[in-house]
Amino acid sequence: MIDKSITLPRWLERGIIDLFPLGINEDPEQNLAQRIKQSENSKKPLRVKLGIDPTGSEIHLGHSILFRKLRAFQDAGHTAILIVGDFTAQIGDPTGKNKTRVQLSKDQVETNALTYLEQLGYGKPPEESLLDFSTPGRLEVRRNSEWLSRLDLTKIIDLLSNATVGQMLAKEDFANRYNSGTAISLHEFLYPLLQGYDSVAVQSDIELGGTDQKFNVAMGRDLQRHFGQRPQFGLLLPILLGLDGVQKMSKSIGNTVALNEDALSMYSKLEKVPDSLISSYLTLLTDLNPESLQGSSRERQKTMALEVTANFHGMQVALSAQKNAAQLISGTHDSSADIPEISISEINFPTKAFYLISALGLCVSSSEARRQIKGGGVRLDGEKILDPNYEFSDISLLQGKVLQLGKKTFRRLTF
RNA sequence: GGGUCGGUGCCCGAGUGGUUAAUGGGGGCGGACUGUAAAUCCGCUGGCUCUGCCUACGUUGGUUCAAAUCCAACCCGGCCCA
Repeated sequence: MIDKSITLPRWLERGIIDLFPLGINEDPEQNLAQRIKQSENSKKPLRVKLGIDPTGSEIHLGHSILFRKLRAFQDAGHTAILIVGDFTAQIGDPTGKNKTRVQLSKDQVETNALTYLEQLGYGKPPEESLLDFSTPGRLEVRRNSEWLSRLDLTKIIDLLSNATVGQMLAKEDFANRYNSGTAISLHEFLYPLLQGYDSVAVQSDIELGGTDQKFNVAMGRDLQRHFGQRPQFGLLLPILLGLDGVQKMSKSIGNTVALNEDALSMYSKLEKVPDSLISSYLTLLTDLNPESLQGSSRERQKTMALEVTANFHGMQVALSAQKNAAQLISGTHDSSADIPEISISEINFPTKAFYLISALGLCVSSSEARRQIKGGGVRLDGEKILDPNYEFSDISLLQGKVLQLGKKTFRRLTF
């Protein structure tokens, strides 16, 4: 945690885990609070950089904590510089990886970039979106291919001369891989330098990142100084743990909540998160004060789930998701409950139970469906189905009923 | 480029000619319990409308009645040397 003697505004301080430089005197080059004051006095907004590499197609809550902070800067009148790492995505950030990343194609990267912007709220009014896309002067979206694709070898060598092999190998991810004898390709050393060069290209005053970005953000400072610029501040936020409460939230681990998920599944996932996560989720994903929140763990958990869901769907929808989730769990759902519907019109009758489940996409394979049934994880209107080969002779036997898989997947079968 | 060791299912890791979807652990999923948490216990964990049939041990070919296991070439990685 950062020193409380540095008096940052509350909106800025919340959730921050590291800030550098952490000047103790009044020098605005070293002291962020002073720098912000200076910016306000001169009416010159700060340029706050956040980079995302469009390597996937969905944004989840783990990413959102950085965007929430970036938005806070926007709301305070500063300029968010969103860097779409369309060039760096093709190299792959080695951070946190224990192996070389797969390099992505240009087309794939561009498609991903567009879906990212959409999920961040492009085209929506500020009050319904994660970032403010519409207030003039609050956002610049830049693609780093703009400058990185034009670097020539002379410039690249100049960049490379700013870092040493020792520094690179001291970086945790590289150190781990090096020590465990896993391959490190040379081009991966370029990544931190390119991310740093982004800061030079956009002349950023502050860079946001997760704690794992410290090396890369610091590299930005070095390069800015090298190119005669005022070095940026580094503002680091924690890495959000995923739903399992152990590993960081990540699509490839499968412990995420995506921003574009429907309210019911978002709420349901969040309300069953391990207790150990509740406080950090409250701090990082809501505006509530975790300490002042009364009630049992279970109640805090529900409040957290409700608040986070409301951030993306509005309070009305979130409340109804909460109600529906409660009904589903207790098995008292009535016909009015808002259960996601799924059509069985494509199924040919008669049909066996296992086939129904896999054909509807509730299990990844028919073998998986058989296993789930044998394991007692499948119910139809609350009745366990135990025979994978149980045969439904006609669609009328299923229509309108609720098919349940495990504790959290419910589907109302419709024609 | 040379020497050497290695590449097994989501991950780690046994297996070195023949009861084989391949020991064990982790993870994951399901069940019981519970607060849809944690802890604990139990089951499952390649695919297929499945009493059977496919596909799998880096790739491709070969030897054999039979190969993850033997041979050859190739690809990829570690270490040492240049």
